[in-house]
Amino acid sequence: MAQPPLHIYNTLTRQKELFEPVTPGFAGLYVCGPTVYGDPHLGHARPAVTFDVLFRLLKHLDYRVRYVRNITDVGHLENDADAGEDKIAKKARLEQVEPMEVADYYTHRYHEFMDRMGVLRPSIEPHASGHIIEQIELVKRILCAGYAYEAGGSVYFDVRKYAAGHHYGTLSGRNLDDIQSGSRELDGQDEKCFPADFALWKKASPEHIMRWPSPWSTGFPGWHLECSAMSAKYLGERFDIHGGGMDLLFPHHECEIAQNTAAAECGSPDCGCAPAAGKPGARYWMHNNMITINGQKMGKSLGNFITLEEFFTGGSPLLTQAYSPMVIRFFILQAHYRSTLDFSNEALQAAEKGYERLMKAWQVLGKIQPSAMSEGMAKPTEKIVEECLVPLCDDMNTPVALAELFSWIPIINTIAEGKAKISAAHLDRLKAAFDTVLGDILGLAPQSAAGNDTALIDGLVGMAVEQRNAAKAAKDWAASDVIRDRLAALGIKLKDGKEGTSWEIE
RNA sequence: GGUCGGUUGGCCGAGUGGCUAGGCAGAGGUCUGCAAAACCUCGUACAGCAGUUCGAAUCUGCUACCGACCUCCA
Repeated sequence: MAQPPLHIYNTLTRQKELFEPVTPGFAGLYVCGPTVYGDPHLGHARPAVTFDVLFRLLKHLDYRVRYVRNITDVGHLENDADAGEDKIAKKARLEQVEPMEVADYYTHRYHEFMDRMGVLRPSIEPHASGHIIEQIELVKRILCAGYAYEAGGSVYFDVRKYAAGHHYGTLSGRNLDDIQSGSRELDGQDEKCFPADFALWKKASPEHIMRWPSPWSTGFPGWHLECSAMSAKYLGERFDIHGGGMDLLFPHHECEIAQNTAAAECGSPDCGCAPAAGKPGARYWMHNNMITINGQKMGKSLGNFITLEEFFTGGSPLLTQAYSPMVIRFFILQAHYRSTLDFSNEALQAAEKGYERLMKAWQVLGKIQPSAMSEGMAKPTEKIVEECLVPLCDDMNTPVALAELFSWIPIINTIAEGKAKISAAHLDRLKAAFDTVLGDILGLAPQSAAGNDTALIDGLVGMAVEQRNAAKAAKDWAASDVIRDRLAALGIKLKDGKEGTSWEIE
């Protein structure tokens, strides 16, 4: 089957564009990962799930994908002032542990929760602290190209110099005047020539525990530098897609573009680096929107975030119940990634019901037996994958793909009840579509409810059902209802159908 | 203040210049001892005002409200 062409919305051009990779057949994807100084929350889940679907979709479209998602374990400051403390170092100081202990602990936590939500591990997951040499080299090149200056052991990017020949603000749609008028006057910026200049290298203060030697001082790299350095190292100076949250658009991604462009102009034989050919950096920039709570962004700084652990255990005053990891994933996928998604218990509960109905139909589908006689289908199964793939290839419209799958549920259930028939060919296509779209691309899976004691449970419940059927045959409704109620109390729901009684674990 | 985006039925949430999104909740029905599940049917919503058009919720303008970024944030 011919795959529909992939179009994605490019923040750089503010329009949907046909995806054309730098190297045909290959796709390079870089996504800003977490700063590992706190437990992952719902906000972290959105880009992880969004770009996980992109990763899966690209693979389904037969690209060889290299997906790089970094771990920020150094350089991310509390604020832009010189007094700003490194997030990791601060946490380490407060908890009196090694910075690397903090980083490792929260990296593991991040992995644990993302795994549970069906987020595939990226191809490469580089740490900022493991690429200090690359970052120092990048600073050298930017200095060499004349777009940075040293002050007091720190190195700053010269925004005005850069803006004279380039559009600083090309991604965020700003110009230097906007940035200038909006930028705050912060204390301790004496070293900077211009308020909008940003740090490439910071000299470490005596109490700063994370530090590396450099030509300028013993210090640490600026936050924006890591993504430039690591994306270039693993994907090349020119690569396909750069993703991240919308809140990183400015300044983080804008600075990345400036750094890449500036470094590419360094052609001085003195430093030995060759000028880059063509425009550096990502060709397509993709940004997921924020998750909101009561209409406001859910974020660390606002203190209104709910951690994923709280979601999975129900342990938050904002939650009326626990939600399984797959329900969270489904909740995210039910909205388009560029829309804000508003959190509420009502919305989560609706998502949970919908998710369960979809999963149940998927499981029922696996048990359906084909009929020898071929009857006409209410909908053509020949097109089902295409019907899902077309919206997915149109800037990853996951809600429409899900709607398409939902439209098959009544058909599946009708067949399962024996009220309609399906030929082997139709059934195979239907199963394949659910497996491919729902499983492989959207990454949803039934939440394993029962453990390994299914045979035992089957036997016990079967026995109870037999007893109840005997009571029913004797029209002893009181007895039959007692059995049903007792089972219900254990979380086992009985359903009387035409072909006898079936049951399921809630 | 600057830049950008949003306002869709009870809730969440897609989308398009004219043709049913979907989910959840709700109503009626089929089935059933009852119930649940399942299936069938039902809501004609697109902030307000004006304009373009044969026709706009979809395009344009204005107004109102909300939000994001401009400082760390996914």
